[in-house]
Amino acid sequence: MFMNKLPDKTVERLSQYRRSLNNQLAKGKTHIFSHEIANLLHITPVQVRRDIMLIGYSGTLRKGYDIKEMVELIGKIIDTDSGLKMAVIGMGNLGKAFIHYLFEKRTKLKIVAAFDVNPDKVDKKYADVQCYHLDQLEEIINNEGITIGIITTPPEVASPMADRLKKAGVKGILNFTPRALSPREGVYLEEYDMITSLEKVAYFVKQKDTN
Amino acid sequence: MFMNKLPDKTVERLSQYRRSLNNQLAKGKTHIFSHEIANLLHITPVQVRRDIMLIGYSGTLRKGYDIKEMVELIGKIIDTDSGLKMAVIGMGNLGKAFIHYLFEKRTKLKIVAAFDVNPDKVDKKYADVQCYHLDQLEEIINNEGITIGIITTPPEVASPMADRLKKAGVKGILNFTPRALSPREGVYLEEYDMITSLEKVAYFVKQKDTN
DNA sequence: ACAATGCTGTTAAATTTTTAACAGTTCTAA
DNA sequence: TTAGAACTGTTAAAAATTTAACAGCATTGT
Repeated sequence: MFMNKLPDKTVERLSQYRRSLNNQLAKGKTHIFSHEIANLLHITPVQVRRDIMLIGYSGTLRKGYDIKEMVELIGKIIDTDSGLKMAVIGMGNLGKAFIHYLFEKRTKLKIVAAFDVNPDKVDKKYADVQCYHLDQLEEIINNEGITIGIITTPPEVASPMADRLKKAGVKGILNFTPRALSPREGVYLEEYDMITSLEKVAYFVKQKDTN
Repeated sequence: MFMNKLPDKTVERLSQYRRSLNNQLAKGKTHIFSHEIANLLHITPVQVRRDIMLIGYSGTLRKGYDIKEMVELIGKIIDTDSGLKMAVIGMGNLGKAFIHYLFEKRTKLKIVAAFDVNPDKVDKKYADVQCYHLDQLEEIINNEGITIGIITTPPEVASPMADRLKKAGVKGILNFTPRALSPREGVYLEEYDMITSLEKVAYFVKQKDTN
């Protein structure tokens, strides 16, 4: 793709645009205006138009944007042609939640394996995803060509897991553990901690109270 | 608190600082340098110092920051004195994961109720949190003085839940559903969609490939 | 046919957030 | 007791992101 690097924030929003657009498609809509998209995500129409400009798409004046075309274009930018394979490490509640979340939704980003050490979970299937014993991590990542690892283990083992993932050849890690990982050369690392979101809400709720 | 509004991003980081600092405390450390904190969260030392400045704290030169003092100060800013009560709506995997995540961790932010419609779940306890039938939502929110609602239901019902929460008097909503909610007057709304994080990773992994 | 309307695409301005620069203070060590 | 190193606190500059402003063009209505 000829695309020069998009701003981080735009990339984040593209993913949200697509999901909302798909929802609209499902409702039978074929075209959509920037202000409609904006309402769906509660951001401003300008921001929507600007993002769309940056990815090089154009709407039809007076008709808005062709939803299907736009979804496809976003796909070209966000997905790889071949699709990326992913593995979830740790099949606790969060790991399961994640797998169900994605189930039936994404065509391109595909979870192809889950790992755990609990014998009750190993060899079971969760929403079509096979759970393997952690010992097989390297083997399966190699065989399947998995490039993204999602860590949903207890925090204590997050760091060793990241090491193993890196060694096994993974190129991106998404860490859901509350313990921040140090970045590893050549591996894109994204972290998310639910508590951060929560405390943010709490702060603003408190703020509102005292003002 | 005399505090003027802190930047959004700083508030987010405060919560992360605290968690890391608590980890260090647990290891027996009493003081810490800005660059150490920075390493833990992989951000820059300058940013750490700046945030600390903004909350009006000072470290001792050459010794760094007193971890305990700092944790307490962050608490004063982030927590309310009385503590905030929260409820989780929807006890699927994600709801459960969330409750366990918080279990034993936070003193101030406390989940005091969970809601679901599934009779197998109603009246059970999850990590010390009582699960009620959804019908009792308004009643319990009022009785308990719950001010924050965390939505982990299927996406279709997220919006009606937000309405009910608002009507019941909740002041902040954290939505984990992939369907974005429209903002409601007087209620702080924070959204998080796991897929966004995932697609961001995917994008940058792909990017790295082609460069 | 022509003015008004409604929306897009884009450039420019404003705001927010991050990074840099550096002066100042405590400690160390010759 | 003085030079140097190690950090902090803060102001200033840079970069990233959001918002505003507006020109331009289909479509609608008169």
